[in-house]
Amino acid sequence: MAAEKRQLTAHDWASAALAALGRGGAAAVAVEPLAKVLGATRGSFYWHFSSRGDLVRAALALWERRETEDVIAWVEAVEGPRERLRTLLLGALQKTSGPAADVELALQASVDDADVAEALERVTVRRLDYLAAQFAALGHDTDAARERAVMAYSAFLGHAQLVHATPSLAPSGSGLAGYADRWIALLVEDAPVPAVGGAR
Amino acid sequence: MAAEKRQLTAHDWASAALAALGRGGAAAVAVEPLAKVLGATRGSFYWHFSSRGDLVRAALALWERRETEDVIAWVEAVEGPRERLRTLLLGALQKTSGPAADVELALQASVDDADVAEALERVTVRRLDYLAAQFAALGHDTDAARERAVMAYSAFLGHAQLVHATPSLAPSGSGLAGYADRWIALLVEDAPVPAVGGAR
DNA sequence: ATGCGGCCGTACAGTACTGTACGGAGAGGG
DNA sequence: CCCTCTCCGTACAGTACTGTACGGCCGCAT
Repeated sequence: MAAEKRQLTAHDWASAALAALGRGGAAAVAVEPLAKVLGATRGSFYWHFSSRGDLVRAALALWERRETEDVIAWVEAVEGPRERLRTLLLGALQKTSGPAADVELALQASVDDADVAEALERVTVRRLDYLAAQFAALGHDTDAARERAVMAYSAFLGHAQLVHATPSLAPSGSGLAGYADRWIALLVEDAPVPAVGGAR
Repeated sequence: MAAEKRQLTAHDWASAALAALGRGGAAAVAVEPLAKVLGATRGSFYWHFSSRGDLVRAALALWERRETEDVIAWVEAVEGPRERLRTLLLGALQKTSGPAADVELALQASVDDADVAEALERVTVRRLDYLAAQFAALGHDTDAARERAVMAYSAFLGHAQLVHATPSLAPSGSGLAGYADRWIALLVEDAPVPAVGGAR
């Protein structure tokens, strides 16, 4: 990671900003520390960007792009809605330790920033839509499928929080696969109560 | 909210700090802005506390105390594990809009602070233990009960996140009660024969 | 009343940032 | 060979904090 004496591009700054975001949250996306990391000074930064806000937006765009690409590449390979859900949830739960989850949680925590809120909403909508489509393919009607999607996504978010904030209390390691399987079983099995909008 | 010309106590500062924490996260717990809110100067603050860290610890202690008192008062009134779980989850989901949830999420986001991490872990342990006891009373064995507890708590955390970060995508309003009921149904489903004598 | 101690305001130093102005190196074209 | 345009370092100003030093007010006990 030795900083080359090479010239820096806007992408270099944005990438470093995203990494910093994962490490220390949105507040850590500060120009001066990043300059130190990159072996440069703020003089370089203010050439490529007009302000700190610009950098944050660039990092966000980078994340959003990377995020969608990864998920597409991820799920494309799996067939059948149930297997897709299993792969998705297991993968998501496993990734709750990695740097991707750090960024994810940092963004959740920085949602008071308008740019972060927008990016987060776009991504969340896409994810929920995709999840809902899988549940619909399993035979749930539209409302029920959407509800299951929200439940599954809440489970993911909550698990990520738990792993991050109180890791000693969260399932991990070898038990994770079984844990994910039982989540899927809960969410896919038909509930004993009428679905949303059903007869009361 | 007009600041009285009255003298300030350490509790006044801690309380204001907790409120600020809910509004703007841990970074917002800053002495100078709080002094402005309280109609005083930092001279007062540094009489009652030795540093900003002291203030954070005091606010944390206040939260932890308030949190446990509230939950106890809350659940004491309900009988039967299934009804307790229902009350707990429904109440928790409903409170995800209020100021209590803001503090909760702010703490989750500030877990890199050692003091926050400790307080959060203590509270989470207590909550999970209590939840697990309810599931055990429904007939699950110890491991299964603990797993269900973690699942329920993840659902709560995830829902809180969703409501806070992307409120337009989270269940709310009149549909919430049914949503909570279906969560309970999912989590309690396939419970073994209910135990009669309560959990060991 | 007087003096003492709890409480607070003011003033100063120090830190960590964001922006801006400007100057200078260095590669590539004329 | 020199000139220009890109890229970056340096230096300065401004902001928002945390701590510290100290002086003064005000009520209460003597």
